[in-house]
Amino acid sequence: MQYAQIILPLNLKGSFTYTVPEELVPQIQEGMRVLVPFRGKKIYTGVVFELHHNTPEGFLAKDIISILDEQPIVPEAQLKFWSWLSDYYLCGLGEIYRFAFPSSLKLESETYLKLKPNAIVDFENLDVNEMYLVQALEVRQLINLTDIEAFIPKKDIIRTINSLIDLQYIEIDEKIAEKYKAKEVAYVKVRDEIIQDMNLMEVLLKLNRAAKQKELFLMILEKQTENPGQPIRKSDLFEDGFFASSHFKALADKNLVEEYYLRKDRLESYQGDIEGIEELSEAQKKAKTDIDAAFEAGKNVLLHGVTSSGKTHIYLEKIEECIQQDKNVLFLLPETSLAKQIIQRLEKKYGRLLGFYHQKLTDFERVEVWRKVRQNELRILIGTRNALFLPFQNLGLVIVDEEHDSAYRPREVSPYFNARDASLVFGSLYGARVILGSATPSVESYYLAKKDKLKYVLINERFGNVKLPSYEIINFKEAQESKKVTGNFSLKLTDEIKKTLDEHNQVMILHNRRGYANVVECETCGYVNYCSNCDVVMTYHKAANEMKCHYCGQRASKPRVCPKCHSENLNERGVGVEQIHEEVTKLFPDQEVDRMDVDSMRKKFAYEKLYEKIEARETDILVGTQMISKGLDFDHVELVAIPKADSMLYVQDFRAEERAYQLITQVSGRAGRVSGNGKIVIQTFNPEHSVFQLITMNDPSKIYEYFLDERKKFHYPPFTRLMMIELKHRKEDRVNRASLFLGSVLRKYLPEECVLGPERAQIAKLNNLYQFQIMLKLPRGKKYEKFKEMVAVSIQEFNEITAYQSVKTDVFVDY
DNA sequence: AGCACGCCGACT
DNA sequence: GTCGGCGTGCTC
Repeated sequence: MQYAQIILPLNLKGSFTYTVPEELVPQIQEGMRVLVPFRGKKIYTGVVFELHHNTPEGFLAKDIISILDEQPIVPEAQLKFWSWLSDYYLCGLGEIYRFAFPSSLKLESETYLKLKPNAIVDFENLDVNEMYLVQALEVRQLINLTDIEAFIPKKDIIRTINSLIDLQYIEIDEKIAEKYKAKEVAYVKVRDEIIQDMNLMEVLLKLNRAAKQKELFLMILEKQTENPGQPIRKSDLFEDGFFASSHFKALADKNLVEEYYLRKDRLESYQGDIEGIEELSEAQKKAKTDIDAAFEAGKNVLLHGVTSSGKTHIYLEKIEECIQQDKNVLFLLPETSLAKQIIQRLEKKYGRLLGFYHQKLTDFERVEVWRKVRQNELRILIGTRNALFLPFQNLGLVIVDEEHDSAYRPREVSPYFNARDASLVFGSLYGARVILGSATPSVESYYLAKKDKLKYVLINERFGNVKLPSYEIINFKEAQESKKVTGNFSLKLTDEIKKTLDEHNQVMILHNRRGYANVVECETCGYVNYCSNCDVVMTYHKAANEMKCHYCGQRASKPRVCPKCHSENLNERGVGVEQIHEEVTKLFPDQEVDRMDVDSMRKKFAYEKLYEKIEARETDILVGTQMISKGLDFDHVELVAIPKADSMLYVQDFRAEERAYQLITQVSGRAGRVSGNGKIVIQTFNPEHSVFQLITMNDPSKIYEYFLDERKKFHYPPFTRLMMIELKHRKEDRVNRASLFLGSVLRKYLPEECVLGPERAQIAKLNNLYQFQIMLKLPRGKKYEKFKEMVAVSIQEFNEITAYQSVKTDVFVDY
């Protein structure tokens, strides 16, 4: 007997065993999609994970209904990658499958059936259900599984379908495999017979009483005779608003013109010229030689290039080499918005060979990219973390740009994997080399490089002999004491800003906190406004004049009096970016001051509009959150100011200092990109703080040494491995008890010092779910695998307690 | 996950 | 009397 392990798109762990019917045995391969029944009535598209001959014990395997692919849609390397992800991140294969596939490639009961052409049905020998179904198909041709429920009892559906398939009366409509249709574009032409008969005069006479129609007709005719081979796009006719579609429709109704459709690829491809790459600088050449040597030795690379050092140049060279060798490239970015520049550069060179894949594509567009990748039509793929799951073949190079970015591991979407770490394994499974690139590498990657697991390549100078920006730290406490302060700005800082503006340059001000004020507090009774869904105070947004919860998005109006004691003595505390923006506007009333944060960029094209405004130098001062640290490369920004730099440090997170360093360094990269006179001003109450001191030295090795020392001292990654287990439930005592129990199970298997907690999460309630956390601090190296296994055992043991099954548990490996 | 089954409250 | 709430169990 031939059996298959099938992955289903459900959040269930492992795979399910099905029997392969004899007639499908020669056809079936691992990585193909199949239709299988599950739970009696439902049909799912599963993926064949493994084929074997071991008869399952304890249950009867069901039959696979049919195979959807002629060739495996998931390459072998991908299946291995899924399997690795599932083991390493302790998540189900089903979750990965769900995440990996565009939804129209994994249809469920939307599956369609049809009568087999030429089938001669012998109604005599059919049962009632079978007869109903055949009759329905005779009327409707295509029918979907949900529709069938209307006339066949649910439990009989699969049996009926199977029996009719066996009898060769019906089949699965293969169109479901490709639910998507290529987009078609409407074109117009004058009807052939009108042109042939040449009775134009007659036509024009007929149109004498409809001037617009006549004009439109003549326009189409003219275009058509001028360029006979050139199709006329329907949308072009109405472009200037002179004609309306009703005019066209009238002509069509009179059988004078007609429209027809041509298939058009959904993905707009670049049609313009293709250009070469500029030559590398000495430093870049050196870096490239190092990378080549590392690749030669089978090693992956951490490319640490300071901002504006031209990492992209090096990427471009490596990409070109790869293409020359007939290998394909995957270029990963943390988020879509950063893709613009790299796409523009690659597009000019590779045109149609370039693909783009990310979360925001529609399902059809995703399938289109899938198809093209599979057919090897796209040679270079730029994408976010989802792009790791495309059916690549022949991959030669993986680039992970901005590798330190936390968007590579979003906390809210399962499966919870880190795309940066995963891409190293991914590369090795595909036999491709990997470059991790960043101006501010993560401490973890730096450590790997130091341990020689990655080749460390540093470019510590900007491209084209541009000097690195200089730093100045302002002691805000001192400034306050000597009364040289207006609000959150010291006189010294306002002078710097003034100076930059006088020289007709631009200023950026970073304040990484949304809203206007962090808290609105009643001075009389101490009341603060909590979100009703979360255990979090609501932030006051002055621009929108409302209170917002930054965790669940709930909004409320700003209280005018204290809801508790009706005092009007409400005080705003905690400075947000809106307030900084307001201050700057008052300090520099004659300047154009703009704000960039998620709240102000919510409108469509708001980002694009502001981008263009800054580029055109209409904006003098840009105030923003961390948003301004990414992707804004302007030539005339000379000063970057961080008025309240301390706010970044005091976050309860062992990575807070690393984040602060990365953010400050990234944003400082915006200054003096061309002139080399960029200046960064950091205002702080703690000028002696190591992070600030080390940043100003412009010597990355120093600050990474500091970070590594700190991490070692307090037993944090990369010297240990953290795993976080989060438990959520609507009822607080239920999660509380569940997490205490899980904690005790973990302590049974793991040494006491490894298990921390359970504790209430920092945000004890989120979206009406109470959250508890258990932190596991595990040793690195060989022991780790054993310990992780124990964690898996503990979780399994925990899951056996039925009372706790409603408690949602998430495991974050390498937290 | 999702879906059915089963056991208790507020309703035409 | 029932409709429907969600706690529990199971899926090859």
